[in-house]
Amino acid sequence: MMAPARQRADPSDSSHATNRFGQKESLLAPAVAAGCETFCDFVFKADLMTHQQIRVRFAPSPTGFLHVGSARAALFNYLFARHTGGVYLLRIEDTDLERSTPEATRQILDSLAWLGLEPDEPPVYQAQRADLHRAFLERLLASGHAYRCHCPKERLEQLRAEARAAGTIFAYRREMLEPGEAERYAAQGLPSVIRFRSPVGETVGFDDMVYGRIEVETDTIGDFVIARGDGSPLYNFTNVADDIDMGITHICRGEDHVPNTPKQVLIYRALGAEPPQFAHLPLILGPDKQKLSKRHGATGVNEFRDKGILPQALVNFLALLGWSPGEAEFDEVMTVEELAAKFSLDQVKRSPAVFDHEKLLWMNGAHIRRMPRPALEEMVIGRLTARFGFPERPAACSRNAALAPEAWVRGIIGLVVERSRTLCEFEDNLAYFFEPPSEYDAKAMKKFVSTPEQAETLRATGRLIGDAWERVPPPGPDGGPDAWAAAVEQAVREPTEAAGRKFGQVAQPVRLALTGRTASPPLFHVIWFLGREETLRRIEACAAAAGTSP
RNA sequence: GCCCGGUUCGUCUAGCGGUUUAGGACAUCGCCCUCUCACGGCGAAGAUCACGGGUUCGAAUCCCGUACCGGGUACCA
Repeated sequence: MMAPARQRADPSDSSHATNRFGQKESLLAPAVAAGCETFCDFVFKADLMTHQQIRVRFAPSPTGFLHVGSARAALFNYLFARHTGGVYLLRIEDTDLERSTPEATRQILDSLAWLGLEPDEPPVYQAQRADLHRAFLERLLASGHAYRCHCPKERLEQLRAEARAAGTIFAYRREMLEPGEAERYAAQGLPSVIRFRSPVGETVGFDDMVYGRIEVETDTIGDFVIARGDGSPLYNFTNVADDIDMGITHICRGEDHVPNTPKQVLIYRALGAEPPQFAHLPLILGPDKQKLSKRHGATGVNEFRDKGILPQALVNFLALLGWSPGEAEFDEVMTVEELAAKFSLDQVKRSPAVFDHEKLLWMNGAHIRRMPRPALEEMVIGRLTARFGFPERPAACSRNAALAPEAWVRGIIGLVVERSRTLCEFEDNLAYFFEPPSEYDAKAMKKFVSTPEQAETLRATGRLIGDAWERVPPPGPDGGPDAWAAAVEQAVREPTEAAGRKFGQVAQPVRLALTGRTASPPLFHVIWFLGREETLRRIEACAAAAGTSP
């Protein structure tokens, strides 16, 4: 019985399988020799006893892209493994052929890689382990822990309705049928499912590392189905079979699995295996306190990537949803390594948490500011290239030609790092460096550039800037434009204040002319990167837009 | 309906029977910095710890009940 069970374990990926199972083989030999009774026994105990190493897994079903809730489950498993020096694995639960797609599997692998949550060993595909499942199923059948049930769906419906009417839970037991009824169905050759025979009148429970002791009456569980009519095994069963086979020691998953757990504990026992430790995670809710779903906006990890969220920020944010280091005061902005160092399952909250998009944005901004500058620049340059056609655009005549494109782009990026909370905001904040403003902020235009006098003031400021440009020496080859900007600013500030006017009164119109907006990085830095010609051109264009001519 | 959970500022949370006038973070508001916007700094406001009973000298912390919220109740995972 053991042999067939092991041969099936042949992940399509034979290169890894050889290595992995070769390793396992040597590990198990002593256990077999020691006379471990069952397959699960020796796998489980051998791994556990010889290694004492924690093995966890993330087990998504590929029915769509990776949801942030699932991503968090993966993350908690990952952090737990890293913290304890354990192993973190990935198992794709694709036994539901109806809903699983290869495309979804690709998406999930992709998102996990992006998040940096790749497993320590090659992923295990549940659909490829049919032999193992069959062998385990046979064992359960042989030992009387499971039986074939030919009861037709209509009959089940009737039973369900009766239970509902009586105000009790519907938990199927073969005794519910009339004497001889089951035999009759069998004799009729009706399709049969395999049901797990759960104990009658007992209490089954487990000590959850987050929720504490959870117990339930086996009579509220009943004899549940573990394999479909076509023989394909179901979640509660495959999950246990694979976790035993993979030597999983701790199961950390969403709270929505709590009701499944007692059933699974029963299966572990029937298979002669010690159940692993369980830890359930509180769910993530939307602002309306309902389970987070598409109608709350972005829920897929891929969507966050598209929105310019950094993986380390999403990881950091997710880690703090339902968990905290338990210190009264601490820096919430952390790297994965820092999170792993502090992580502990017993600091996980029991109540669900609302996903606060605003805080994610703040955290993303914090990570942007902490990123090594060159790496940040590469990411942003990639986006600027895609959106604006850098480095071909802007042409040399539309920017400060004294700077090489590379130096120029890094310069403007530096101007907006502390003003951008997402990668997308970099693009928006930098748009006017690539193309002149297509429109001006209407309110500001009315306030600063609507009368002939104002237009003339703007032109006069332009002349001051143009003159100063001739006189002020440009920054040295490796110096930033700070000194240059300060000097040109002085050239504009002095005459302005001498005339008894506020500097801001002349700065804002120029800002409007150059950027079309009322907010931007320091004005003279913007001017420097725009270049003399482009600056003066935009100032004139704006003055002209006020309806006056020079 | 039934089963299983949960409930501390708007949100994320600290708290594990006395050290609590319940601490921090995001968001909000104010001040400083300042050419604007950010960043940064400082400060304010914001929670009768869901409600009602107990236990105790003492409860946000322990027990019970109620309300509300969530999860589950499949030949899905």
